[in-house]
Amino acid sequence: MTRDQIEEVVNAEYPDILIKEKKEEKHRLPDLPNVKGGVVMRMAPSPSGPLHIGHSRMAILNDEYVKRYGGKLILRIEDTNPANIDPDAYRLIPEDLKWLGVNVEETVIQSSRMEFYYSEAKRMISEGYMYAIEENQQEFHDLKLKKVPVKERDADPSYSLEKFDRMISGYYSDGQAALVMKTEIDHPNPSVRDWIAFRINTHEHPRTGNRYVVYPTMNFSVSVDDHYLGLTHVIRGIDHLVNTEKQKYVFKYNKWEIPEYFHYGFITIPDTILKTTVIKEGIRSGKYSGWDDIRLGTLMALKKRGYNPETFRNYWISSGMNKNNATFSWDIFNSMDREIIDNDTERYSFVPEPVIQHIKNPVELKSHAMLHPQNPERGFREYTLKPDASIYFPARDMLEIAEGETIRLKDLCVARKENGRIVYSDYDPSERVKIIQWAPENSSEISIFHPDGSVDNGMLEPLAVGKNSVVQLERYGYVNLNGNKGYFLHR
RNA sequence: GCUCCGAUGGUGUAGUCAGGCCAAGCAUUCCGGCCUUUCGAGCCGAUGACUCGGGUUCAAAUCCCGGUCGGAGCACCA
Repeated sequence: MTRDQIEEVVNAEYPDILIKEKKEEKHRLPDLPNVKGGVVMRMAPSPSGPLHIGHSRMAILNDEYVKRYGGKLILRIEDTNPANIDPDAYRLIPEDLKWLGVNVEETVIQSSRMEFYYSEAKRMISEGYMYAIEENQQEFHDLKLKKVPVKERDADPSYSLEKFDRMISGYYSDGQAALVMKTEIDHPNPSVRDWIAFRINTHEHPRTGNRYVVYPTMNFSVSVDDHYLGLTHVIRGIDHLVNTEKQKYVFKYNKWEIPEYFHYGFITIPDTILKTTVIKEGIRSGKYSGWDDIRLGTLMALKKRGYNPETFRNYWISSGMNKNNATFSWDIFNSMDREIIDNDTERYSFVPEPVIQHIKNPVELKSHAMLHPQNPERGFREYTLKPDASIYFPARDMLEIAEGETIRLKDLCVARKENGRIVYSDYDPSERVKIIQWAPENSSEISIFHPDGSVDNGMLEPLAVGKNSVVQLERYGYVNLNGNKGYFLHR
């Protein structure tokens, strides 16, 4: 018997067993291993600017697990490179996280912990795990490539201790000295070999000014912080894969328990401006109005356009934590957003590129449109048009309607194109005809700004004027209204 | 070049660790239809995928070996 034949028999004789229950498709993150009680997790952005959509993945993933298992989520601002800090970021990052619904229980700023890093370093120097160098950078780098240790590697800890004190005192200028973490000089990956743990940076720090000139590199500060803050699980991008390997040396030397690490793949976010340097330059030159310019991919901009923060959560949960590189899908993201907002979004009429039309109605007309088609109880939008009224009609649709074609003015009446004009008709079409939105004569001008930089000017129906919320402009898309402006969300 | 990581329809993801219920699920996009006043929502339908080659096995998306392709790292950035 072939499969088809079998199926036929089963269908006829035992129809019940063929009914497969539909698999409940639920986006769920995989369970974490080694959870004892709760989890302690962190997100660690550098304060170079506010968060963008890419950062939201790290925030959501960590937050989700803390919500699942209990425990706490730490925000650690990694500002150990004074040259790459935007002072506003200290304020903006927590605001972004709050908007996302990410529950930060504790905030740690690394530049406040410099003395702690110094004392940890001194301890590890005296234990023989770190050493100070004075070589120039190129030479140190070249020797490592050749798997040749520098002479200071085996110097007595007291020598390195003294050098480190001298570094802290401000004796050296940028690049003249460093403190190195001893790993394996013949490690197959050259970057893992004896990595730099502290370097000189005389750039003024927005928070601590010129108080410090010796800063830990992230691999050092992250290691000791992850331990002392009690991290149990760490989730971050695959760009940190090698860093994780480097950081494990610190854990091993100190006999600290190593957290569970997870790395998620790279996401390419198409058609989106995310680079802090590009944005900053654009703001400076006046090209962008600010961090929340809707042409940008910052969370502030996405908020301004009217996205629901839950959408970010749903999207990143469905993306999971795997290591493959992927392309961000605005289609899927927007679809998820629609799913959330559609039910609460009122419908209104907007006419882009409006052309005024005398529709020559012989009798008074009353429009009767619902605020929401699935929820009639929310009420109606009604307008009364006197005989021989004028309305606004979209120029673009005008072009697509053939001479003599019958259409319907949405929730108003039937009309027909005659001599290139839209006029009232009392014909009742039984077939489907085009349904076009319109706006009454007393509508208001509005400009709708799109993320691609384009602007649609048109007329907004009177009942929508003054709304400050996301609405659906019928046949146009979801728009966040704001005074006589609107920000386009998505279709 | 070296080190590491990855590969399921156009896109995203489930399944891979513990091979059989996978003749591969879900979402999205595109296309067609219905709902006879949205291009939104909803409903129905259609197209579309296990990177390639070997091997193990009664049985491979799943395990092993090799190739190909893609990515990341190779910083005194994070």
